[in-house]
Amino acid sequence: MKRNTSDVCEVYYVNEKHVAKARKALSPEREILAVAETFRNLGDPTRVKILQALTVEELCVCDLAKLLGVSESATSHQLRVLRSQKLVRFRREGKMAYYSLDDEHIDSLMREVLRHVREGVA
Amino acid sequence: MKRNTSDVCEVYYVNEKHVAKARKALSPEREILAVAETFRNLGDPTRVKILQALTVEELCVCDLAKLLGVSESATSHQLRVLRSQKLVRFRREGKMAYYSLDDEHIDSLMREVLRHVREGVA
DNA sequence: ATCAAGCATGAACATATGTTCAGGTGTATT
DNA sequence: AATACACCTGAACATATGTTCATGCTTGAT
Repeated sequence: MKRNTSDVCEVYYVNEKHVAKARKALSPEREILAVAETFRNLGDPTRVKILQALTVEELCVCDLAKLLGVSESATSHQLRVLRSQKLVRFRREGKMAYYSLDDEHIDSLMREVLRHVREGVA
Repeated sequence: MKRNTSDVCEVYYVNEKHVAKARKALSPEREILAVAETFRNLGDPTRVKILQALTVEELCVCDLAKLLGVSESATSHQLRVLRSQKLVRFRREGKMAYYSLDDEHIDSLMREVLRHVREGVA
């Protein structure tokens, strides 16, 4: 049957002090959005592979496409996503575009999440 | 007009040594998928807020819904996603369910990505 | 200038994602 | 036992996402 419109538990059960305390820990909305978007961009197997590969050395779109086993077009689209969040940068050399990781945080994130994932298996 | 079927650049331009070297850096496929899925689960503003809030202290669904300004149902669905990747865990106490971060990696990930995001602004 | 190679992009499509809605579970209180 | 509350879940819906296809763009060679 239909419930209360708000469907949120009554006020006397919400611990206002806890809520207030937790609210202070929240980053401003624009930071939250940026964080979420960054994680979202990291949340695709193809892009994870790209970043892992670039951990070793810079690579051109051509090499990446070959490595990933997908088309250059798909690779280029993914690189665009990664560029949009400044996860990778690139330099042009003649007709080629060489991509590399943008900063050292990316490497740290990948290592940390790998630890989490490996613990989960154990 | 229509191009080559494969649309992948010719072999003589792919640097096979670089590709081989980069390939070695890649985690096994199942780890790649787990990493991507973990990041994907972190890639939503509501879930980011939940995790930031739980950094401070454990909270019940009720408190979280109030904090986020969304319905309990939506909150519960999001918590389910976070549980599926072992990002949060919970304990029952009577009718309430108290959620907290599952391990310390989550905290590290949030801090690291915040550094990345803040650099981007500068 | 013309052509080809490497890369980038726009549109379209199938699939995935997050929310709402309606209802279902389990526990405490009466 | 009956009710109320806190939380959970399945289905449906609108929107977002990633790939493919076709085509532009830019550079280097002829």
